[in-house]
Amino acid sequence: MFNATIRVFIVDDHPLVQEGMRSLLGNEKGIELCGYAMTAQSCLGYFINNSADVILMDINLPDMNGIDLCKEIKTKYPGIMILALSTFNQGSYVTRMMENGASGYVLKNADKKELLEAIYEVNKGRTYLSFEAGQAMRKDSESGQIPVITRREKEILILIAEGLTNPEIASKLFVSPSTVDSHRKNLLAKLNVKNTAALVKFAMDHQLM
Amino acid sequence: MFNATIRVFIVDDHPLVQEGMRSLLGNEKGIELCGYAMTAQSCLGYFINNSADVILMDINLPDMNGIDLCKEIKTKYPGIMILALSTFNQGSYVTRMMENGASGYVLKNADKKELLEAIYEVNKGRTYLSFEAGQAMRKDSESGQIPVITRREKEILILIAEGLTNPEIASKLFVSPSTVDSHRKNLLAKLNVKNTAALVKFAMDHQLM
DNA sequence: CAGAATATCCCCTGAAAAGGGGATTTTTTG
DNA sequence: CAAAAAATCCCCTTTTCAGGGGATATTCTG
Repeated sequence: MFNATIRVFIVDDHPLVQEGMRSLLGNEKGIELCGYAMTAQSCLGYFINNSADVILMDINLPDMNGIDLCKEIKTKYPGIMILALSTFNQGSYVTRMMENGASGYVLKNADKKELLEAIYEVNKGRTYLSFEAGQAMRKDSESGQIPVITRREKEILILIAEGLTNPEIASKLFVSPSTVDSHRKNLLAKLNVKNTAALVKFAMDHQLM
Repeated sequence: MFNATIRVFIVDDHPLVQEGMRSLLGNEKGIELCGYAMTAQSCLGYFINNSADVILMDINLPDMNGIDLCKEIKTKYPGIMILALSTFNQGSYVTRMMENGASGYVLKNADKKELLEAIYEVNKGRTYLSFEAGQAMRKDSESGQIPVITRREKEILILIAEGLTNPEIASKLFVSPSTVDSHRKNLLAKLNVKNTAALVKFAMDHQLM
Protein backbone atom coordinates (compact mmCIF):
# COMPACT_ATOMS: atom_id res chain seq x y z
CA MET A 1 0.00 0.00 0.00
CA PHE A 2 2.93 2.35 -0.43
CA ASN A 3 2.06 5.54 -2.25
CA ALA A 4 -1.46 4.37 -2.88
CA THR A 5 -3.92 6.94 -4.06
CA ILE A 6 -5.50 8.81 -1.18
CA ARG A 7 -9.27 8.66 -1.38
CA VAL A 8 -10.64 11.99 -0.24
CA PHE A 9 -14.23 12.67 0.72
CA ILE A 10 -15.52 16.21 1.03
CA VAL A 11 -18.24 17.44 3.38
CA ASP A 12 -19.12 21.05 2.80
CA ASP A 13 -22.40 22.75 2.15
CA HIS A 14 -20.94 25.49 -0.03
CA PRO A 15 -21.00 24.55 -3.72
CA LEU A 16 -18.32 27.15 -4.34
CA VAL A 17 -15.95 25.59 -1.87
CA GLN A 18 -16.79 22.12 -3.16
CA GLU A 19 -16.08 23.25 -6.66
CA GLY A 20 -12.86 24.82 -5.53
CA MET A 21 -11.75 21.60 -3.90
CA ARG A 22 -12.59 19.55 -6.93
CA SER A 23 -10.73 21.94 -9.13
CA LEU A 24 -7.73 22.05 -6.82
CA LEU A 25 -7.53 18.36 -6.04
CA GLY A 26 -9.00 16.87 -9.20
CA ASN A 27 -5.77 16.81 -11.13
CA GLU A 28 -3.56 15.73 -8.29
CA LYS A 29 -1.75 12.48 -8.98
CA GLY A 30 -1.95 10.90 -5.58
CA ILE A 31 -5.47 12.01 -4.76
CA GLU A 32 -8.80 10.65 -5.78
CA LEU A 33 -12.02 12.42 -4.91
CA CYS A 34 -14.24 9.54 -3.94
CA GLY A 35 -17.33 11.53 -3.07
CA TYR A 36 -18.82 14.50 -1.41
CA ALA A 37 -21.75 15.51 0.77
CA MET A 38 -23.48 18.76 1.60
CA THR A 39 -24.87 17.64 4.93
CA ALA A 40 -23.76 15.61 7.91
CA GLN A 41 -26.60 13.16 7.32
CA SER A 42 -25.68 12.39 3.75
CA CYS A 43 -22.08 12.07 4.82
CA LEU A 44 -23.00 9.47 7.42
CA GLY A 45 -25.17 7.78 4.82
CA TYR A 46 -22.29 7.52 2.39
CA PHE A 47 -20.05 5.76 4.85
CA ILE A 48 -22.52 2.97 5.48
CA ASN A 49 -21.56 1.38 2.18
CA ASN A 50 -18.38 3.18 1.22
CA SER A 51 -15.15 4.35 2.66
CA ALA A 52 -12.40 6.91 2.25
CA ASP A 53 -8.96 7.68 3.58
CA VAL A 54 -9.39 11.32 4.46
CA ILE A 55 -12.46 13.45 5.04
CA LEU A 56 -12.24 17.18 4.43
CA MET A 57 -14.86 18.40 6.81
CA ASP A 58 -16.40 21.82 7.04
CA ILE A 59 -17.18 22.66 10.63
CA ASN A 60 -20.28 24.67 9.91
CA LEU A 61 -22.74 22.26 8.41
CA PRO A 62 -26.44 23.00 8.18
CA ASP A 63 -27.70 19.98 10.08
CA MET A 64 -25.03 19.11 12.64
CA ASN A 65 -21.95 20.78 13.98
CA GLY A 66 -18.57 19.53 12.89
CA ILE A 67 -17.52 18.53 16.37
CA ASP A 68 -20.35 16.05 16.79
CA LEU A 69 -20.01 14.71 13.25
CA CYS A 70 -16.30 14.26 13.81
CA LYS A 71 -16.90 12.32 16.98
CA GLU A 72 -19.47 10.07 15.35
CA ILE A 73 -17.34 9.27 12.33
CA LYS A 74 -14.27 8.55 14.41
CA THR A 75 -16.25 6.24 16.69
CA LYS A 76 -17.69 4.26 13.80
CA TYR A 77 -14.71 4.37 11.47
CA PRO A 78 -11.54 5.06 13.41
CA GLY A 79 -9.40 4.44 10.33
CA ILE A 80 -10.71 7.45 8.47
CA MET A 81 -8.66 10.56 9.03
CA ILE A 82 -10.49 13.83 9.43
CA LEU A 83 -9.15 17.16 8.33
CA ALA A 84 -11.27 20.01 9.66
CA LEU A 85 -11.87 23.04 7.49
CA SER A 86 -13.13 26.29 8.82
CA THR A 87 -13.42 29.93 8.02
CA PHE A 88 -13.10 30.73 11.67
CA ASN A 89 -10.11 30.53 13.83
CA GLN A 90 -11.40 30.03 17.33
CA GLY A 91 -8.90 28.40 19.58
CA SER A 92 -11.53 26.46 21.46
CA TYR A 93 -12.95 25.17 18.21
CA VAL A 94 -9.62 23.85 17.10
CA THR A 95 -9.03 22.22 20.45
CA ARG A 96 -12.41 20.58 20.56
CA MET A 97 -12.17 19.23 17.04
CA MET A 98 -8.82 17.69 17.87
CA GLU A 99 -10.16 16.25 21.10
CA ASN A 100 -12.95 14.63 19.14
CA GLY A 101 -10.67 12.84 16.79
CA ALA A 102 -9.73 15.25 14.02
CA SER A 103 -6.21 14.85 12.74
CA GLY A 104 -5.85 18.31 11.37
CA TYR A 105 -7.30 21.76 11.10
CA VAL A 106 -6.92 24.01 8.09
CA LEU A 107 -8.41 27.43 7.60
CA LYS A 108 -10.28 28.05 4.40
CA ASN A 109 -7.86 30.74 3.41
CA ALA A 110 -5.24 28.05 2.95
CA ASP A 111 -3.79 27.73 -0.51
CA LYS A 112 -3.40 24.64 -2.63
CA LYS A 113 0.05 23.85 -1.32
CA GLU A 114 -1.04 23.95 2.29
CA LEU A 115 -4.17 21.95 1.64
CA LEU A 116 -2.22 19.20 -0.12
CA GLU A 117 0.40 19.11 2.58
CA ALA A 118 -2.31 18.79 5.20
CA ILE A 119 -3.98 15.93 3.35
CA TYR A 120 -0.74 14.02 2.96
CA GLU A 121 0.27 14.50 6.56
CA VAL A 122 -3.10 13.53 7.92
CA ASN A 123 -3.22 10.50 5.67
CA LYS A 124 0.06 9.31 7.17
CA GLY A 125 -1.55 9.45 10.57
CA ARG A 126 0.21 12.63 11.54
CA THR A 127 -1.33 15.81 12.80
CA TYR A 128 -1.54 18.94 10.70
CA LEU A 129 -2.46 22.33 12.08
CA SER A 130 -2.34 25.41 9.93
CA PHE A 131 -0.14 28.05 11.45
CA GLU A 132 -2.97 30.24 12.65
CA ALA A 133 -4.88 27.29 14.06
CA GLY A 134 -1.83 26.18 15.99
CA GLN A 135 -1.41 29.65 17.38
CA ALA A 136 -5.02 29.83 18.40
CA MET A 137 -4.78 26.47 20.11
CA ARG A 138 -1.69 27.38 22.05
CA LYS A 139 -3.26 30.61 23.17
CA ASP A 140 -6.27 28.64 24.29
CA SER A 141 -4.35 26.06 26.27
CA GLU A 142 -2.36 28.77 27.99
CA SER A 143 -5.52 30.03 29.54
CA GLY A 144 -6.45 26.59 30.82
CA GLN A 145 -8.47 23.80 29.28
CA ILE A 146 -12.04 24.12 28.14
CA PRO A 147 -14.06 22.52 30.90
CA VAL A 148 -16.31 19.59 30.07
CA ILE A 149 -20.00 20.39 30.19
CA THR A 150 -22.46 17.58 30.71
CA ARG A 151 -25.50 17.07 28.53
CA ARG A 152 -27.86 18.28 31.20
CA GLU A 153 -25.76 21.32 31.91
CA LYS A 154 -25.73 22.22 28.25
CA GLU A 155 -29.49 21.84 28.11
CA ILE A 156 -29.90 24.18 31.04
CA LEU A 157 -27.30 26.59 29.69
CA ILE A 158 -29.29 26.99 26.50
CA LEU A 159 -32.49 27.69 28.41
CA ILE A 160 -30.69 30.20 30.59
CA ALA A 161 -29.45 32.00 27.48
CA GLU A 162 -33.00 32.08 26.17
CA GLY A 163 -33.90 34.14 29.18
CA LEU A 164 -35.71 31.56 31.29
CA THR A 165 -35.42 31.75 35.07
CA ASN A 166 -34.70 28.78 37.29
CA PRO A 167 -38.37 28.12 38.09
CA GLU A 168 -39.25 28.33 34.40
CA ILE A 169 -36.50 25.95 33.41
CA ALA A 170 -37.51 23.64 36.23
CA SER A 171 -41.09 23.35 35.04
CA LYS A 172 -39.94 22.90 31.47
CA LEU A 173 -37.66 20.02 32.39
CA PHE A 174 -39.96 18.60 35.07
CA VAL A 175 -37.42 18.92 37.85
CA SER A 176 -37.21 21.00 40.98
CA PRO A 177 -35.96 24.58 40.86
CA SER A 178 -33.27 23.49 43.31
CA THR A 179 -31.93 21.10 40.73
CA VAL A 180 -31.72 23.76 38.09
CA ASP A 181 -30.02 25.97 40.60
CA SER A 182 -27.45 23.30 41.31
CA HIS A 183 -26.65 22.92 37.64
CA ARG A 184 -26.40 26.64 37.27
CA LYS A 185 -23.96 26.82 40.15
CA ASN A 186 -21.93 24.01 38.66
CA LEU A 187 -21.77 25.85 35.37
CA LEU A 188 -20.54 29.00 37.06
CA ALA A 189 -17.93 27.02 38.97
CA LYS A 190 -16.79 24.92 36.03
CA LEU A 191 -16.45 27.79 33.62
CA ASN A 192 -15.04 30.00 36.33
CA VAL A 193 -17.38 32.90 35.82
CA LYS A 194 -19.15 34.90 38.45
CA ASN A 195 -22.58 35.46 37.03
CA THR A 196 -25.09 34.71 34.32
CA ALA A 197 -23.93 37.41 31.94
CA ALA A 198 -20.36 36.17 31.92
CA LEU A 199 -21.64 32.62 31.67
CA VAL A 200 -23.56 33.29 28.48
CA LYS A 201 -20.70 35.31 27.00
CA PHE A 202 -18.20 32.56 27.74
CA ALA A 203 -20.49 29.89 26.38
CA MET A 204 -21.02 31.78 23.15
CA ASP A 205 -17.34 32.60 22.76
CA HIS A 206 -16.46 28.97 23.16
CA GLN A 207 -19.33 27.54 21.19
CA LEU A 208 -20.70 25.61 24.10
CA MET A 209 -24.23 26.00 22.81
CA MET B 1 -23.18 46.12 -26.87
CA PHE B 2 -25.97 43.58 -26.90
CA ASN B 3 -25.08 40.28 -25.30
CA ALA B 4 -21.54 41.40 -24.78
CA THR B 5 -19.36 39.27 -22.57
CA ILE B 6 -19.68 40.21 -18.93
CA ARG B 7 -16.30 40.96 -17.39
CA VAL B 8 -16.28 39.65 -13.86
CA PHE B 9 -13.77 40.55 -11.19
CA ILE B 10 -13.46 38.49 -8.01
CA VAL B 11 -12.46 39.75 -4.58
CA ASP B 12 -12.13 36.97 -2.06
CA ASP B 13 -9.32 36.00 0.26
CA HIS B 14 -10.10 32.29 0.23
CA PRO B 15 -8.14 30.47 -2.47
CA LEU B 16 -10.68 27.68 -2.31
CA VAL B 17 -13.56 29.97 -3.09
CA GLN B 18 -11.56 31.73 -5.79
CA GLU B 19 -10.73 28.41 -7.36
CA GLY B 20 -14.36 27.42 -7.13
CA MET B 21 -15.44 30.58 -8.91
CA ARG B 22 -12.90 30.18 -11.64
CA SER B 23 -13.95 26.61 -12.14
CA LEU B 24 -17.65 27.47 -12.13
CA LEU B 25 -17.44 30.57 -14.29
CA GLY B 26 -14.43 29.81 -16.43
CA ASN B 27 -16.31 27.91 -19.09
CA GLU B 28 -19.34 30.12 -19.21
CA LYS B 29 -19.94 31.59 -22.65
CA GLY B 30 -21.09 35.03 -21.67
CA ILE B 31 -18.65 35.54 -18.84
CA GLU B 32 -15.02 36.50 -18.81
CA LEU B 33 -12.99 36.49 -15.63
CA CYS B 34 -10.99 39.63 -15.99
CA GLY B 35 -9.10 39.44 -12.73
CA TYR B 36 -9.14 38.73 -9.06
CA ALA B 37 -7.85 40.06 -5.78
CA MET B 38 -7.37 38.69 -2.30
CA THR B 39 -7.51 42.02 -0.52
CA ALA B 40 -9.48 45.22 -0.72
CA GLN B 41 -6.29 47.15 -1.41
CA SER B 42 -5.26 45.13 -4.40
CA CYS B 43 -8.82 45.33 -5.65
CA LEU B 44 -8.74 49.12 -5.51
CA GLY B 45 -5.32 49.03 -7.15
CA TYR B 46 -6.62 46.99 -10.04
CA PHE B 47 -9.37 49.43 -10.87
CA ILE B 48 -7.01 52.36 -11.24
CA ASN B 49 -5.99 51.09 -14.65
CA ASN B 50 -8.63 48.50 -15.44
CA SER B 51 -12.32 47.95 -15.30
CA ALA B 52 -14.99 45.29 -15.06
CA ASP B 53 -18.73 44.93 -15.36
CA VAL B 54 -19.45 43.03 -12.19
CA ILE B 55 -17.47 42.52 -8.99
CA LEU B 56 -18.10 39.43 -6.92
CA MET B 57 -17.18 40.68 -3.51
CA ASP B 58 -16.62 38.72 -0.35
CA ILE B 59 -17.78 40.68 2.65
CA ASN B 60 -15.16 39.38 5.01
CA LEU B 61 -11.87 40.61 3.65
CA PRO B 62 -8.70 40.70 5.69
CA ASP B 63 -7.93 44.39 5.30
CA MET B 64 -11.27 46.16 4.97
CA ASN B 65 -14.86 45.20 5.46
CA GLY B 66 -17.04 44.68 2.43
CA ILE B 67 -19.39 47.50 3.31
CA ASP B 68 -16.67 50.13 3.16
CA LEU B 69 -15.06 48.68 0.05
CA CYS B 70 -18.45 48.60 -1.62
CA LYS B 71 -19.05 52.23 -0.82
CA GLU B 72 -15.63 53.27 -2.11
CA ILE B 73 -15.91 51.40 -5.39
CA LYS B 74 -19.41 52.67 -6.08
CA THR B 75 -18.32 56.24 -5.42
CA LYS B 76 -15.35 56.03 -7.77
CA TYR B 77 -16.87 53.78 -10.41
CA PRO B 78 -20.65 53.91 -10.27
CA GLY B 79 -20.92 51.84 -13.43
CA ILE B 80 -19.46 48.73 -11.88
CA MET B 81 -22.08 46.47 -10.40
CA ILE B 82 -21.31 44.79 -7.12
CA LEU B 83 -22.58 41.40 -6.08
CA ALA B 84 -21.93 40.70 -2.43
CA LEU B 85 -20.95 37.22 -1.36
CA SER B 86 -21.15 36.04 2.19
CA THR B 87 -21.21 32.97 4.32
CA PHE B 88 -23.37 34.73 6.79
CA ASN B 89 -26.94 35.63 6.56
CA GLN B 90 -27.42 38.51 8.88
CA GLY B 91 -30.26 40.73 7.96
CA SER B 92 -28.45 43.85 9.05
CA TYR B 93 -25.46 42.98 6.89
CA VAL B 94 -27.59 42.52 3.81
CA THR B 95 -29.35 45.79 4.42
CA ARG B 96 -26.14 47.72 4.92
CA MET B 97 -24.49 46.32 1.81
CA MET B 98 -27.48 47.28 -0.29
CA GLU B 99 -27.55 50.72 1.26
CA ASN B 100 -23.93 51.17 0.26
CA GLY B 101 -24.48 50.44 -3.37
CA ALA B 102 -24.39 46.68 -3.80
CA SER B 103 -26.77 45.40 -6.46
CA GLY B 104 -27.11 41.93 -5.08
CA TYR B 105 -26.37 39.60 -2.22
CA VAL B 106 -25.70 35.91 -2.65
CA LEU B 107 -24.85 33.44 0.06
CA LYS B 108 -21.85 31.25 -0.48
CA ASN B 109 -24.00 28.19 -0.35
CA ALA B 110 -25.52 29.26 -3.64
CA ASP B 111 -25.09 26.86 -6.52
CA LYS B 112 -23.82 27.56 -10.01
CA LYS B 113 -27.25 28.29 -11.39
CA GLU B 114 -28.04 30.86 -8.77
CA LEU B 115 -24.67 32.50 -9.04
CA LEU B 116 -24.99 32.88 -12.81
CA GLU B 117 -28.50 34.20 -12.52
CA ALA B 118 -27.34 36.74 -9.98
CA ILE B 119 -24.47 37.89 -12.20
CA TYR B 120 -26.72 38.31 -15.22
CA GLU B 121 -29.38 40.17 -13.27
CA VAL B 122 -26.93 42.47 -11.59
CA ASN B 123 -25.19 43.16 -14.89
CA LYS B 124 -28.49 44.32 -16.32
CA GLY B 125 -28.74 46.82 -13.53
CA ARG B 126 -31.33 44.86 -11.64
CA THR B 127 -31.19 43.73 -8.05
CA TYR B 128 -30.62 40.16 -7.05
CA LEU B 129 -31.12 38.84 -3.54
CA SER B 130 -30.76 35.18 -2.79
CA PHE B 131 -33.89 33.79 -1.21
CA GLU B 132 -32.41 33.53 2.27
CA ALA B 133 -30.90 36.99 2.08
CA GLY B 134 -34.25 38.42 1.07
CA GLN B 135 -35.91 36.63 3.95
CA ALA B 136 -33.33 37.87 6.38
CA MET B 137 -33.84 41.39 5.16
CA ARG B 138 -37.58 41.19 5.45
CA LYS B 139 -37.39 39.56 8.85
CA ASP B 140 -35.07 42.33 9.85
CA SER B 141 -37.44 45.06 8.82
CA GLU B 142 -40.49 43.25 10.20
CA SER B 143 -39.15 43.02 13.68
CA GLY B 144 -38.54 46.71 13.63
CA GLN B 145 -35.18 48.02 12.59
CA ILE B 146 -31.97 46.77 14.05
CA PRO B 147 -32.28 48.37 17.45
CA VAL B 148 -30.01 51.35 17.78
CA ILE B 149 -27.72 51.11 20.75
CA THR B 150 -26.03 54.24 21.96
CA ARG B 151 -22.32 54.42 22.63
CA ARG B 152 -22.83 54.45 26.37
CA GLU B 153 -25.21 51.53 26.24
CA LYS B 154 -22.75 49.53 24.22
CA GLU B 155 -20.02 50.34 26.70
CA ILE B 156 -22.17 49.13 29.55
CA LEU B 157 -23.32 46.10 27.61
CA ILE B 158 -19.74 44.98 27.19
CA LEU B 159 -19.02 45.38 30.87
CA ILE B 160 -22.19 43.47 31.75
CA ALA B 161 -21.06 40.63 29.50
CA GLU B 162 -17.71 40.62 31.24
CA GLY B 163 -19.52 39.76 34.42
CA LEU B 164 -19.44 43.09 36.20
CA THR B 165 -22.35 44.08 38.42
CA ASN B 166 -24.03 47.45 38.35
CA PRO B 167 -22.00 48.81 41.28
CA GLU B 168 -18.78 47.59 39.67
CA ILE B 169 -19.62 49.14 36.33
CA ALA B 170 -20.61 52.33 38.10
CA SER B 171 -17.28 52.70 39.84
CA LYS B 172 -15.44 51.86 36.63
CA LEU B 173 -17.26 54.55 34.68
CA PHE B 174 -17.38 57.02 37.55
CA VAL B 175 -21.16 57.25 37.56
CA SER B 176 -23.84 56.26 40.00
CA PRO B 177 -25.12 52.67 40.15
CA SER B 178 -28.55 54.08 39.41
CA THR B 179 -27.30 55.33 36.10
CA VAL B 180 -25.93 51.99 35.14
CA ASP B 181 -29.20 50.46 36.17
CA SER B 182 -31.09 52.86 33.92
CA HIS B 183 -28.93 51.96 30.95
CA ARG B 184 -29.38 48.32 31.71
CA LYS B 185 -33.14 48.71 31.81
CA ASN B 186 -33.05 50.62 28.54
CA LEU B 187 -31.08 47.84 26.95
CA LEU B 188 -33.58 45.24 28.10
CA ALA B 189 -36.44 47.35 26.77
CA LYS B 190 -34.79 48.25 23.47
CA LEU B 191 -33.74 44.74 22.63
CA ASN B 192 -36.94 43.34 24.00
CA VAL B 193 -35.41 40.76 26.27
CA LYS B 194 -36.38 39.96 29.81
CA ASN B 195 -33.08 39.43 31.58
CA THR B 196 -29.32 39.65 31.44
CA ALA B 197 -28.80 36.19 30.00
CA ALA B 198 -31.06 36.86 27.04
CA LEU B 199 -29.51 40.30 26.66
CA VAL B 200 -26.00 38.93 26.27
CA LYS B 201 -27.20 36.18 23.95
CA PHE B 202 -29.04 38.65 21.75
CA ALA B 203 -26.13 41.04 21.68
CA MET B 204 -23.73 38.33 20.62
CA ASP B 205 -26.10 36.95 18.02
CA HIS B 206 -26.49 40.38 16.49
CA GLN B 207 -22.91 41.48 16.78
CA LEU B 208 -23.74 44.37 19.05
CA MET B 209 -20.46 44.03 20.89
C1' DC C 1 -18.55 -4.31 41.30
C1' DA C 2 -16.88 -0.31 43.31
C1' DG C 3 -15.69 4.32 42.84
C1' DA C 4 -16.52 8.37 40.08
C1' DA C 5 -19.34 11.28 37.83
C1' DT C 6 -23.88 12.96 37.10
C1' DA C 7 -28.36 14.34 38.35
C1' DT C 8 -31.45 15.06 41.70
C1' DC C 9 -33.11 17.63 45.96
C1' DC C 10 -33.03 20.78 50.23
C1' DC C 11 -31.54 24.52 53.69
C1' DC C 12 -29.89 29.34 54.57
C1' DT C 13 -28.36 34.42 53.75
C1' DG C 14 -27.27 38.49 51.37
C1' DA C 15 -26.59 40.62 46.92
C1' DA C 16 -28.15 41.75 42.50
C1' DA C 17 -31.48 42.25 39.02
C1' DA C 18 -36.21 43.20 37.23
C1' DG C 19 -40.17 46.07 37.05
C1' DG C 20 -42.53 50.13 38.15
C1' DG C 21 -42.47 54.99 38.79
C1' DG C 22 -40.28 59.84 37.92
C1' DA C 23 -36.74 63.70 37.27
C1' DT C 24 -32.74 66.60 35.72
C1' DT C 25 -28.84 67.87 32.91
C1' DT C 26 -26.08 67.52 28.89
C1' DT C 27 -25.53 66.66 23.91
C1' DT C 28 -27.00 66.17 19.36
C1' DT C 29 -29.21 67.64 15.56
C1' DG C 30 -32.92 69.33 12.50
C1' DC D 1 -31.99 77.85 18.90
C1' DA D 2 -35.31 74.72 20.23
C1' DA D 3 -36.76 70.05 20.23
C1' DA D 4 -35.15 65.38 20.56
C1' DA D 5 -32.09 62.18 22.23
C1' DA D 6 -28.90 60.65 25.48
C1' DA D 7 -26.98 60.42 29.95
C1' DT D 8 -27.42 61.17 34.51
C1' DC D 9 -29.76 60.31 39.07
C1' DC D 10 -33.35 58.67 42.68
C1' DC D 11 -37.41 56.16 44.88
C1' DC D 12 -39.97 51.75 45.70
C1' DT D 13 -41.05 46.38 45.74
C1' DT D 14 -40.57 41.68 44.36
C1' DT D 15 -38.11 38.17 42.16
C1' DT D 16 -34.04 35.93 40.93
C1' DC D 17 -29.30 34.92 41.55
C1' DA D 18 -24.93 33.86 44.03
C1' DG D 19 -22.50 31.60 47.64
C1' DG D 20 -22.29 28.64 51.36
C1' DG D 21 -23.53 24.34 53.31
C1' DG D 22 -25.10 19.26 52.67
C1' DA D 23 -27.60 14.81 51.02
C1' DT D 24 -29.28 10.88 48.12
C1' DA D 25 -30.23 8.37 43.93
C1' DT D 26 -28.68 7.04 39.31
C1' DT D 27 -25.57 6.18 35.67
C1' DC D 28 -21.05 5.66 33.69
C1' DT D 29 -16.79 3.46 33.62
C1' DG D 30 -12.27 1.41 34.94
